[in-house]
Amino acid sequence: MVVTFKDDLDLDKIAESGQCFRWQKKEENTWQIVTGKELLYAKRLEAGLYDFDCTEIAYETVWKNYFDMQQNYSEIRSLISPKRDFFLYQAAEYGKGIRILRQDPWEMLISFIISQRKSIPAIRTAIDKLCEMAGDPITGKNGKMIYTFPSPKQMAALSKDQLAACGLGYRTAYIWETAHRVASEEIDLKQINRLDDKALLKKLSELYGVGIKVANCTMLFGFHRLDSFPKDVWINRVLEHEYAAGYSFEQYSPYNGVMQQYMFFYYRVNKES
DNA sequence: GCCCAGGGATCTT
DNA sequence: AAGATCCATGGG
Repeated sequence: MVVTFKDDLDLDKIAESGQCFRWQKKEENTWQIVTGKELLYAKRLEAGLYDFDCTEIAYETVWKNYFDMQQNYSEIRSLISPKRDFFLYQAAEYGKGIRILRQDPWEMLISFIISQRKSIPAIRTAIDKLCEMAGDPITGKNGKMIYTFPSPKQMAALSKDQLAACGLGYRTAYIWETAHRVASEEIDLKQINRLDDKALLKKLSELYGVGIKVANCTMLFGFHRLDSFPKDVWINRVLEHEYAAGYSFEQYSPYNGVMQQYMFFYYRVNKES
């Protein structure tokens, strides 16, 4: 069954917004998207209109949640005053259609540990190798094999040499340590989701290889804590050049993470310096 | 070949 | 507490 809908949704922008690393663009404006063991082909028909190649049940139980469809992003953007903050207004208009996906916390944690000092293409390559090495195979549309993101146990079963073979470099020890702590249930990602933002940030930061930036990315993209505001090189440029007088975190609470995505996307695509 | 990447740990001051 | 240095490897 084909599900069609029109909403504040632009998959091309989401794919370039730095929150997902495993989407693959196929022919005819179609994105191949995997979450858990679920596979989706989403085809763009026209601006804001997509064909989701999935059953209605799969949409209702999986993809509606994954794309955060119950959230009204237009309402969030209405917090921005073009008079008081023209830069953010402009960035948000430019990034209209971006949503914060509800991705798996474990996958986000590992993905963003890998992300440090790596270019986005290099991050994708490393994650793909990990999936192929330890994930479960799923059969894709053209019969080609696709692999799920390895579970904590699957990843903990890999040796450091195997991890290093995925191009993890000096992050190998970080991933190895984190995989074992989560697989052994010393750290329970479901349990810590009960913590408030501040406590969760602290808890995540205790992991080896997880600093303030990776913790915030994991919070925003994995735990859907929309107020988390990861500061990377791009955001630091924005804060330096556009908010020399200061950025008001309070003004956009509890949606600072959404604003961060608009800023990131706008600055990175336009390559301003 | 060269440079640097969605940072963090560790060592100095 | 803040600043400097090292880190492995793949893309561009």
